[in-house]
Amino acid sequence: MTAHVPPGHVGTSPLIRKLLRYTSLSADDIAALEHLTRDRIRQAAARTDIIVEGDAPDHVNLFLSGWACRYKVLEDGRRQIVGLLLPGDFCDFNCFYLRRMDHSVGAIATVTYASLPRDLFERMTTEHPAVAKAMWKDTLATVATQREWTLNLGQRNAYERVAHLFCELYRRLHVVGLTDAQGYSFPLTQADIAEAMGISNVHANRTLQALRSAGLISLSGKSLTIPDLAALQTAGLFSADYLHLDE
Amino acid sequence: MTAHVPPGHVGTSPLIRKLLRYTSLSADDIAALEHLTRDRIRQAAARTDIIVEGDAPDHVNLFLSGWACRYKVLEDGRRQIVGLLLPGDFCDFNCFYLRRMDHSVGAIATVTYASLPRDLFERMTTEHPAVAKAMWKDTLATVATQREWTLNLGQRNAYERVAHLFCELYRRLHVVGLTDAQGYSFPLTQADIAEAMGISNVHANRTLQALRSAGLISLSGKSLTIPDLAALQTAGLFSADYLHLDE
DNA sequence: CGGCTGCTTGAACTTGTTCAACAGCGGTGG
DNA sequence: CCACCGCTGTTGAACAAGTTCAAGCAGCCG
Repeated sequence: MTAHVPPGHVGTSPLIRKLLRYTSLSADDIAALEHLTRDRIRQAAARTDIIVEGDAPDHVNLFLSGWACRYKVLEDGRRQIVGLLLPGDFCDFNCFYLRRMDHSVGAIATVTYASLPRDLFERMTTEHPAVAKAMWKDTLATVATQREWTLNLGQRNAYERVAHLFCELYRRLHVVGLTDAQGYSFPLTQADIAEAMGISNVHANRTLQALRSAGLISLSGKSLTIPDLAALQTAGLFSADYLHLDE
Repeated sequence: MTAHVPPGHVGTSPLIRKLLRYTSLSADDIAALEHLTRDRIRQAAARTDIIVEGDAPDHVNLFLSGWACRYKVLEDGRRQIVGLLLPGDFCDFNCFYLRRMDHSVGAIATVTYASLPRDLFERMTTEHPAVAKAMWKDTLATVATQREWTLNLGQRNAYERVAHLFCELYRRLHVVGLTDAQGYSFPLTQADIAEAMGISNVHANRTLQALRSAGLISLSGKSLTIPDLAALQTAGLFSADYLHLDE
């Protein structure tokens, strides 16, 4: 019987930090995860694709640093970013249980990730059921986030949407220790925000200006500052429940 | 060793029909599923809630007949239908692995469903790994559908959105044998369509009129007719890949 | 220095919303 | 049997939100 690491423990990697919010893992589980990922690190340059729709990948990717996005493209070229991948996220089991990717994953900032072959990943999940359970919980939280994005695009206006996005990112980055008191590092361009929020570039620009002049954010260069998170949450009708971070 | 039922087999229940598209199940697996659901059938009247956001349910629900929807509500009352539940769908493991529901589920037409206690469900998944695998695949297909809805709301206009919805429903109903040559039974009101597509009632009405006068659908009473599915798919920029029905 | 990418602005335009009214229909109670 | 009610669908007209087009600016990197 190995000692269990309490949920509050600050793991070495963002992935472990996040999984510990869902289940307590034994030192053995954590060692296995660390060992598994250590030698399989890959890197993707900013603005390059990691997986493309239609691929049938035989690896599962765990994101360690940098930002990436899931996106889908319509035949006529319209693009939608359907989700953002932050350090500690992993490409869900799509790649694994379903045959073909129904969307693409692209790096936004330079990304490092661990790429695990199917068989190793499978062995890990059978040998370390606690890890498997934490990963399934994380997948379910991802579904919940996807539903919230559906709500965001369906009911909130542009101003509320962007405010909501910034709140969500704050919470998700906070879990993996990537926020500071003022805000966080923010590599998205305005065009990225537009594609994620289903609005035009021009309107994204004007929405950001509105948020700035309301004093809710300041965004310059690659750094986002949130002077009053509660106010931003109100503006975005944000409630963190759907992230299931308190399980 | 029990005989395996081939994927083409028409199961007795919509659930089994659908699961057989993901994995072949043994006669034993199917019997277990049927036995498990037989005595735990519940019914919900049209326009009543089955699960409410904030609940911590201790059952997993498998939908057997009728239509239901997942929906979320903003503080100021705006509602968004974030997904539709058809016969053969099941309330994903949200209820199971995550503590609290982050959305509600409501019946649209009268619904019958099997409600399985956690422990029985858990025993089934350990004793019948093929069933568990099929259910996980189905859950992943649900995530993919949720992403497609995000794309739908983010990039398609009202006309394309509604066309896309009708195509998706056709495919999903077809899998469980609930379509005929002309179309399918359609219990949604125009207000439901509006809430699912993120548009106003008035605009939903006008969009339906546009689809009708383009000859793409006829919708009267509770029955939807699609004279030319290919044309509707083109109008909705629909491709069925994301449903993962051919695995 | 030149060229690229990302950000900003104005103005015309399109899509979808809101408000308000009304029609049809089925059910219910007097 | 009729009157009435509530729900669903329909319509017109004013309005708001967001898009498109086009141009220009700032910063960065080779």
